[in-house]
Amino acid sequence: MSLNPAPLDDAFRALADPTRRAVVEALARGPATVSELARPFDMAMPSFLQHLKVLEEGGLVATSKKGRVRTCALRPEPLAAVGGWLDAQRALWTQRLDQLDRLLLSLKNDEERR
Amino acid sequence: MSLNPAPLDDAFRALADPTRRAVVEALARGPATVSELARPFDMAMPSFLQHLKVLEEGGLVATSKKGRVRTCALRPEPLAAVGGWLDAQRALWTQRLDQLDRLLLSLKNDEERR
DNA sequence: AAAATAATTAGGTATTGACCTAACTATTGG
DNA sequence: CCAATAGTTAGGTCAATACCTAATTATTTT
Repeated sequence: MSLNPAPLDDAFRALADPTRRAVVEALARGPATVSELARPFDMAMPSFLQHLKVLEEGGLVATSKKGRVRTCALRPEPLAAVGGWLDAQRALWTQRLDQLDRLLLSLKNDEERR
Repeated sequence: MSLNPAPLDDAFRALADPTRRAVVEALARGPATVSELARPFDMAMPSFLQHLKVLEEGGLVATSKKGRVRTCALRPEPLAAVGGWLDAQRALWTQRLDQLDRLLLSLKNDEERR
């Protein structure tokens, strides 16, 4: 009943880190090179590259290298998948609340009727 | 410029695990006790409790104990926060694409004009 | 060709995460 | 009261994560 694809794991995991979310925020504004992306962070380059790798594995970032420069771009699909999952849960939740509302309303009507 | 609240960390982290997402999916349909929630998983109770704890720390689940039974309920706020963050990134992304579209269009017009 | 730049690889440490078993503490039903 | 039930605590293992430094490769710039 519940779609539980491993891709969601990787996407959520990638987004669970503030550095990686900041990278996504940067790339949402447009492509950037590794060095540009890394600049704001007080972190050694290899550490940053590891974060990038997690983002790539999660499918959130695609990269390509030209000369000695690697350029990164955001891939929106995993964000959409995550959003879809969230929406599904919120739909269930609100649906249930609506049912509760209806129940309470009918109880109230019964009350008034006597 | 980028809101980077720690709460998002905890929420994303909580959702990065399939067991925990399944718990959220279950609770979206309505409250349940710890044992009920744990039943589907092939996992020792203490392990499951640890997952629950992560969900509580992420603010996704609230629990209360009556007698020997602990009942769990979903808290939708963190889901909303996560959804909001996602929407913000997707908005930036599509906005940028739109700008690109306009740019390409104007280039095309220039072309036609000569 | 030498020096600077961009990224990568190798390898190490310390913390956290995901599981387990075993033993324990309520609470509740018979 | 006693046994079953629901959950908890303590403590241990093993793998993964998040960082680091140092050394290396490949490409540009001067």
